[in-house]
Amino acid sequence: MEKLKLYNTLHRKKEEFKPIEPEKVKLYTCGLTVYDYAHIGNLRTYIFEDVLKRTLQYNNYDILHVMNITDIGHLTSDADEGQDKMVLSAKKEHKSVWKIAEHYTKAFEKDLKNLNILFPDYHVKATEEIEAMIDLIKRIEDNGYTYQSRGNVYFDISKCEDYGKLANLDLDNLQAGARIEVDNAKKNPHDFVLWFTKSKFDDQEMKWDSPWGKGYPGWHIECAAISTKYLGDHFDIHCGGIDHIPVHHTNEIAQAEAATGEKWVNYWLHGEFLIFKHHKMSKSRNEFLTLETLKEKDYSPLVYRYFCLGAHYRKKLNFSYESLDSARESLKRIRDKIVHIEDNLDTSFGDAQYIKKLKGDFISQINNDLNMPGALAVMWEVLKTDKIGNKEKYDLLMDFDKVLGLRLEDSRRIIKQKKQEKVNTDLVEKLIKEREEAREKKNWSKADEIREKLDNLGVEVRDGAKGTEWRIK
RNA sequence: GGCGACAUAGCCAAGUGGCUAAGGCGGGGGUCUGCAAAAUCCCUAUUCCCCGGUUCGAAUCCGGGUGUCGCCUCCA
Repeated sequence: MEKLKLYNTLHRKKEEFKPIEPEKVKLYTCGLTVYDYAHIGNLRTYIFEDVLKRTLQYNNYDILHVMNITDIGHLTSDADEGQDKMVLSAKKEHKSVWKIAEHYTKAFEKDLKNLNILFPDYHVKATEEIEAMIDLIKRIEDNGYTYQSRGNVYFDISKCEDYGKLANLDLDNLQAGARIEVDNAKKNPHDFVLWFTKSKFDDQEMKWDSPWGKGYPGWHIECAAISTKYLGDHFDIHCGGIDHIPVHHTNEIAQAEAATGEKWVNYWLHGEFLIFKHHKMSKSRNEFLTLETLKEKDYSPLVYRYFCLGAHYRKKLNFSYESLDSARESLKRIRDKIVHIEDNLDTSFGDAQYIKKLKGDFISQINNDLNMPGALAVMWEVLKTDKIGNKEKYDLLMDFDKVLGLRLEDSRRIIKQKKQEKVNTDLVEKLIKEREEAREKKNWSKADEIREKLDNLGVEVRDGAKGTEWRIK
């Protein structure tokens, strides 16, 4: 069997995956900051991580998966400048920050469910792990990597031997403050805050006691503390969006390795952006689409999932409604074919060699750094081939869907549900019956008239040997 | 200014040194059908942004252009 290879950002190349413990994978994925709805660009990353997790499962690994929820407000910079997104959102909506966090956490979890994303074993709120963060900061402090300045505790990157190794940062030539002013309380512009006691927001609701005074944690400490608490000082895979490489993940590594004195994570995987109108989709750009927006436009979450599977996770993906239409059409055909296969499961033939080849092709695609476009091509070959029977097709497709996560086993139910949502099925059935009667009498003009009527309802009529079937267009 | 990506058909998108450049959508044609739809079959890139180079051989490697994007504030 083709071995699983993953692109490790740490070494900028594909590497064979070898877990720390045999058969077990400890996986950490950065979660969402819950001050607003997740947009479909955010969700692309969670789909990629889900595919990773499913591929690991397909390779027979047991997975321990942890994801955080950033429900603490964070300033837009360590310099205590800019706006706290949580606070801002709370003010805008006239709610407490706690309520804001709760609302958007629920919405996010609903999105994950709709996208058929497997839930993490632990979905951890940052606000419930303050103690773990304080403990980690203490360890970092004990090892001499911190200093205090103007009330805040800073991480001193000059104490790190290899700060920036993940991102290949060239600190001498990085223009810190190219876009914002540098916090002059810092010794080095790239130092970052571990614990704040000062905030320009007097009404900051979220504050906790700490050895350094009442305040709140810096952003990067959260993931480092939560991941090491649940997965240990050394674990297998850490994922996130590509934007996290230079700052967030770089700082997480600095903190964790300063605390433990040993190598932290073996494999770093990063998902590329979703591009919308020539730019990455972003909240600040103020034109972002949510899963709900897509649903309103009649694109189901699984259509979006299929759309994302159409591109490799390390490549930018251009979003357009034209492409989404294409994904919707493809998924509709897949489901129709599966229903057809289910209805004719009695055919069973095909040589074992060919079946083995199909399965082998699929594995070599997913195990080649999660090449999902390639995996989909194999799925289409199964759907279309006449070299194997329906029984064999069905088994292969359901097996592949463990990784694809398109809920193919539910095809029939999804089609039925769509019918019930869109039209009055009793009325449609009645019209279909009338039309069949008209057709028997060869009253074509009446039959066509009814077909026209159904067409206007959004119903597509299919006359076949076994009678007339119908689908929502 | 520094760093990092990317450029493959009408659209989306695999492939990264060697059989006919995957697959999906769209389009064209045939079969089927009362006519349609669906299904099915066939066709739809002599060529991979441009110019050089390496090589028996390059979309794939190297150099130089051009263009687009991302990061260096928070961000998936």
